[in-house]
This record gives sequence, C-alpha cells and structure tokens, in this order.
Amino acid sequence: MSPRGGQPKMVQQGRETRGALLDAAATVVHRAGYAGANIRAIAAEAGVAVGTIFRHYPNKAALLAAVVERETVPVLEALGDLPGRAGTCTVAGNLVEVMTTLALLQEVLLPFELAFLTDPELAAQRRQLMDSKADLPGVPTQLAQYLAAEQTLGRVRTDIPARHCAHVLLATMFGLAANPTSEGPSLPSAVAMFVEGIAPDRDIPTPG
Amino acid sequence: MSPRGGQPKMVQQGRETRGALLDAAATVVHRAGYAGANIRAIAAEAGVAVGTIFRHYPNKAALLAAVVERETVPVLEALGDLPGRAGTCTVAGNLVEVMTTLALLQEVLLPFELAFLTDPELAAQRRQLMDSKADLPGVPTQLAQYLAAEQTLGRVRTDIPARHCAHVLLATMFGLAANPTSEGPSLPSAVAMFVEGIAPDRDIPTPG
Amino acid sequence: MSPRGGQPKMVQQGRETRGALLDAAATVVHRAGYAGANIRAIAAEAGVAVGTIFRHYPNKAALLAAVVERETVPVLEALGDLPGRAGTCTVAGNLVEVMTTLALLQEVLLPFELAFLTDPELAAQRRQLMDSKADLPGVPTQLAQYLAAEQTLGRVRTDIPARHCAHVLLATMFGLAANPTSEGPSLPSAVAMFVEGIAPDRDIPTPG
Amino acid sequence: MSPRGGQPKMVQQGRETRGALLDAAATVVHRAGYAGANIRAIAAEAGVAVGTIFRHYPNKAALLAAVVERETVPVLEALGDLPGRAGTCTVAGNLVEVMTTLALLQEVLLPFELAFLTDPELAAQRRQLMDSKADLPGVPTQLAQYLAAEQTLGRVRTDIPARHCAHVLLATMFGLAANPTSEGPSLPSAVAMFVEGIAPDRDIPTPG
DNA sequence: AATGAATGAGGTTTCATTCAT
DNA sequence: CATGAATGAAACCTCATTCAT
Repeated sequence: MSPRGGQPKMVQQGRETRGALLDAAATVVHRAGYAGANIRAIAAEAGVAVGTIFRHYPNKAALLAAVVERETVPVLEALGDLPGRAGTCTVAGNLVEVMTTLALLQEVLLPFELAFLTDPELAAQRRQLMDSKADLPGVPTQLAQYLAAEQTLGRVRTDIPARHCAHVLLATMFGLAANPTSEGPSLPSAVAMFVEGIAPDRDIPTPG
Repeated sequence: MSPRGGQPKMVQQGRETRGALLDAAATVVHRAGYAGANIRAIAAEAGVAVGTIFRHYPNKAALLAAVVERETVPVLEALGDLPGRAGTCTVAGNLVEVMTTLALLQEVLLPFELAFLTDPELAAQRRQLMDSKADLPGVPTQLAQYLAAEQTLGRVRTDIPARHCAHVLLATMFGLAANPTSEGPSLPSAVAMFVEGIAPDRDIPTPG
Repeated sequence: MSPRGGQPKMVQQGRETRGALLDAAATVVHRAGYAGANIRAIAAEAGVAVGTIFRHYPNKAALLAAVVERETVPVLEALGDLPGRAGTCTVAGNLVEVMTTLALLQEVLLPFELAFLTDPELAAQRRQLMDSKADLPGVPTQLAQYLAAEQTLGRVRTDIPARHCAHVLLATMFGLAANPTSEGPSLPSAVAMFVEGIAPDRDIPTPG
Repeated sequence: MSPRGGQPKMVQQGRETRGALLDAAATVVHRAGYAGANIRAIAAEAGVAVGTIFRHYPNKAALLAAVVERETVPVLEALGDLPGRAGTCTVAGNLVEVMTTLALLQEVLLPFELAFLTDPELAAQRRQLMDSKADLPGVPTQLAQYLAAEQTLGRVRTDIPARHCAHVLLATMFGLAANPTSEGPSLPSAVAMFVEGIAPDRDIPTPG
C-alpha cells in the first residue's frame, strides 16, 4: 500500500553502479543504436532504477559520453608509443596491428561516432569532451607521427603528407566498419592495399 | 473548431509543393541531421502547414525516402555506363570523375546514410526502397564491374578481387565525407593514393 | 502544370450528386461504422471530390443526418396506417410485419443509432432533426396507438400500458439487431414470445 | 528543455493512481461517450499529467479495457451460481434480481458496449480480452443454463430453446438501457412481461 | 457546380528529467 | 544513495473544413 515499493534490492553500491551503468549503456547502444538507447532501457539493463542514472550523471548525454571515454582512453594510452615503433617490424605489420586494435574499439564506439555525425548538437558536446582530454594526442595525430617517422626512414613514400596518409587510412577503416558486408576484404588485406599505395617507388624499395 | 485559415499566403499549388517539400526536407536534414528533422521544421522551412506534408506523402519516412530517391536516381543513371568506360582515359581519371560525382551526392545524402546506419528500423525501410529500385544496379556493383574490366585490360592488378577494390574505395570516400577536416587530402589525391595501391606491378606498366 | 487537374470528369450533376452522396455515405457507414466514416472515404465512394460534399451539405453531420432522413421517412409514412390495422388479421401477424419492415430499416440505420447513443453531441443534433420532422408521428407512438387499439378490442391484455408494450418490443428488436448472433431466435419467433407475454388471459383468448 | 515541474500538487502515488485513472476514465466515457473520451480529458479528470496514464497502461485501449474488466469481473463472479438458483424462489424474482444487477453494470458499460458495436476494430480487441478471460462463462451462457434448468423443472415452457430465451431477455434489457425514456416500463415490469411470455401453458401451471 | 490542395487543431504516444519517499 | 511514479514538452499523424481555380 505504501509507495516504498519492495525491498532495497541489494544493488551494488556507489562506484560499482557507475560501472554497471557504463556497461549497460554500451550494451543497449550496441543493441539498439544510439537513437534507440533510451534511459529506461539502460536502467533496466543495469538493473537499477531510472532515477539512479541521474544521481551519477547529470543527463543522458553525459552517461553516453562517459562510455565513450571509458572505452577510448585505454586505447589511446596503448597507442602512445606508436610513433616509437617506426622502423621496427614491417610497416604493414605495424599498421595491421594498430588497425586491429582500433577495429575492436570501433565495435563499441561506432554507434556513438555515427550519432555524433548525425546530431550536430551531440557533436558539439563531443568536441568539448575531446578538448578536455586534449592532453592525450588523438589517434590521427599518433598515426600521422608514426607515418612521418617511417617517411624519414624511407619506408614510406615522401611525396604525400603523412597527415593525409593517416587520414585516408582511418577513413577507410571507418568506412569499412560502418558498411559491413560479405563483399568487403578482410582488415589485413585492406591495410595491404593501403600500404601498396603508400610504398616508396618500387625501383628503390629494398635498397641493397 | 472552425478552421480559420489564417493569411492567404499565396500558397504554391500541387506539384510545386512536392518539390518545395523535398527541398525543405533536404535542407532541414542537412542542417539538423536526420534525427533533428521533424515534421514541423520541414513544414516551416517549406512554408506550408504540417498537414500539407501528409497530403503528399503518407508519412515522414516516405518524404525522406523521396528525398533520397530524387537525389540518387539521376546519379545512378549517370553512372550506368561506368563499366563501359574501362580502357578509356586513365584509371585514375575515371575514378576521380566518378568519386567527384558521388561526393556531391554524399553532400546531401550523408545524413541519411548515417541515419540508416544508426537506426536498424530505418535500415529495413531503406532496403525495401532499394529492392523496389533494384532495376538500377547499385554503385558498388557498377564500380566493381568497371574495375574488373580494367583488370582484364591489365590496367589494374589482378591479385585483388575487383569487388574488394570497389568496396575499399567507396569505404574510403564515405569515411572522408563523414569526417571532414582540414587535415584530410583532396579527393583527387585520395583517389591517387588508392590507384597507386591497385596499380599493376611497376616493373611492367611503363615499359621501354 | 496548372492546378486545373484533369478533365471535368463528367460527373452526374446537381440532384444526382446528392443521391450519390447519400448512397455513398450509407455504404461507408455500413462498412466502417459511423466513427470510421470520414469525409474522404465517402467522397471516394461517391466518386466526387471532397469539396463537393460541402457544396451540398454544410458539414459532415448534415450529410449523415440526411441519410437517416432519406431512409426513415418512407418507412414512417408506410407505417402511418398502423393503428388502423388493429383488429385485422392477427396481432402476431401484424407485429411481425411491422417488425420485419423496421428490421430492414435498422440494417441501414443501426450504425447511426449507435452513434447517436455514443456521442451526446450527435444526439442533440438528432433531436433537432426529429423535432423538425415532428409532423410525422414516430414509430413508438404509432406502435403504441396500434397496441392500445388492440387492447380496446380485447386482443391484448389491458393491465400493461400500451406505451410500455411498444417500448419493450422496440427495445427487444433493437437489442437483437445490435447483437447479431447465431444463438438468437428468428425475428418471428422473438415476436411470438413477446405476443405470448402480452396476450390476454389464456382462459379466454381462443373462445370456442 | 528542462522539465519545470509546475506546482507540487500533492500527487497520489502508485496503486491509488491506477484506481483514480479507472474512475476518471469511467466518468469521462460516461459523460462524453467512448469516442469523446480522449486521453487529455481523462488525465485532467484524474488530476494527473497525460504521461502518467502511459506509466500504468500501455495505451488508451488498455486503460479502457481495464475499466471494463474492473466493472465486469465481480459481476460475472457474482453470477457464477445463477444456474444453481433454478427452482428457488420464483422465476420472475430470480430474473428481476439478475437483471437489476446487470442494469447497474450496464450503467457504466453501455458506452463501451456501444463503442464495440460501432467500431469493428475495437470489437476485435474486445474479443481478445474476452478470450483471455474465458474461464469465466459469459452472462448469456449463465442465463441460458439457468433457464434450461428451469425448463427441466417445468417452471419455463419447453418449446423455446433456452438460449433463445436468454438472448431475447438480454436484448430487451440492452435495448431498454440504450434508449432510456420516461415512456418505458420499470425493469421489473419489463421482466414480468417477458416471464409471461415464457411461462408454461396456463392450463397446467396451477394444477389442483 | 465541382475540384482537391491546403489548413491546423487535436489525437495518441514517447521519453528525458525531477523529486518525495 | 537508491527508487520509480509523475511530469509535460514535443513527436507524428488524422481529418473536417475552406477556398482559389
């Protein structure tokens, strides 16, 4: 009769709730897309009440932004040494490794990226977030630095700006992730095509 | 209870309204994204009453689908002879031309593409539309046929399936269109990179 | 280009249109119920433009009221001599005949009756219509007068007011018409049950 | 953009709201008919916000169906022993009692019944509801069983199928409820007329 | 007299957010 | 901290009615 509504439900407290919410949000976004990810679905998935979400995040956007951050930051940190890898192994090998990592990230983040692109209002919010995390260099920058280093080493042709190369490679990866088909090539073979395109002139490639 | 009618307003009639609605819808989608494109905004942009939209299209989705169709169909038709261009001019030139055309289309269509990717329900609708227009072969198919023809002519390396090449190129274009930056290369130079990647072995191409 | 929109369509003119509209309205109401009978459906059924309806009737309610009137008036007129039939044939026979006539009318009118009962606003309009046609005595009145006459003749028990009898009989007919089932009795047998109930004491009825 | 919230308003909680909504819906339907019962009017009558309704019922139809159920179920249950009453008291007395109960129910339910009859789409929904409550035998069935039992006991004439009798009696009650007039007989006297009609032949009833 | 495109109020429903408990 | 009922703005869509042609 009283509106108290059942037992306290023995939910995980504090910190743990935050984690559960991020997991739940990621799950729901993955399942239903950004637009279909409503607060109720996320709360249900996390096993908490709707109001709880607003105790941890000021609004829906902040929750979803937190998901992005949680997934992105470790990847960015892991990529921190990318420029230093120049000259090691093969260019193709390095790029495939990086792209594989990014593809895994993309698996979670793609719906968010799409939403940022879809909704100008959201994009503005994202930019703020990015600025506040400006201490970590972004993926494009890392990749460009790596490629520039490889250019210095003669393992990448020098007549194309490294930033352009990085941008094209990332665009390709994004495009492939966004339009998944059975028609498309595997990630390594796509990278291979790209590497062919940026290889130094074949006359000289492996100087004796 | 009685429809007052408001100002005379010099309303455009019939056919013209349909065009105005398509223009308005495209404008609003461009400005606010697919999700932000609501019926009222479109009606206001077109300078008509909300109800008018539903005289011409059974629902919002149909209106937006009509925008996609109006923009897409002429492009698809213009691309109809693409496979036949194999062997003419240069591979790079042909691809730049096609990609330039598609980039213009993308300018209008990108928000729609993103929405299709974002919202599973929408994607289903799009597939229906595409199936009903199945007489026109899609862009990926055209491009793949063209590349296959060039392979036969020895102007494109044959160790990569033509469908894969087409897919990668389109993915790159999509990725570049979706993430516009000052950092990125111009469209022709991006295509150039791709062409390098699919060129036949350099030992042979320029004999003599 | 001009909004003239095709040829004049060679529609039936003036008077005929009115009849076509009444037919169409009756058809649509029968098919979809009063609530489902919208102006567009009626116009389509009649093969005229929406605007045409409003040239003949000030609003939707007036059109539907006209349908009721067209169907009802001849029936009322045909029933005009009902009280005079007292003493002729048998009571049961007379009632079955009248009820059969009314049942046919009901076939068309039931959705309207239900709507009048459903929508208080509509009921008010109906009352106005009825008042304006007050020169024709209504069915309940006719029937009551007939039964009163039969009471005088000793062919109907006198301990029940004739108006009550009439009301009950009509209520039964309405109820049967409104809830059509395979479970129910035929119209004549229902009337027979009623006649048994109003028959004078059985000791006397069929005097040797 | 931010929900201002308005006055505190001392809102009733949980369960109570559901009851208030059912009451409000019944009131509005009674006042304005089924068609005139819109969500906003019901919310206003209940003193809650529009959105509140949809926290408790998935849609308008479900709310109204809940009204029907709340009113109907106890009546059906109370009628469960009807067939067992055969032979007790008098036939007329038993029927008057039952009909009085049903008349009270009808007072609330009539607009719904009419709507079901008016709108084919609604009727389909009702049938589903009825099927899900199929464990409770409907009123017609109960009544028919009772009358059949009385036939066996010789208190009702046997030359009319009991189902027909039941159907006619209910039709009469429905008809009387639907067309309330000062002209009509009281419920007991209407039942009395019916009972006369189904009484066994007078020659035998009071043997002795 | 007929047309039918345009109108806009009003219908149901969704959902981010608040707040009393 | 957690709860979840309540909120109400805003979305899409319907339809009786008007009016320029």
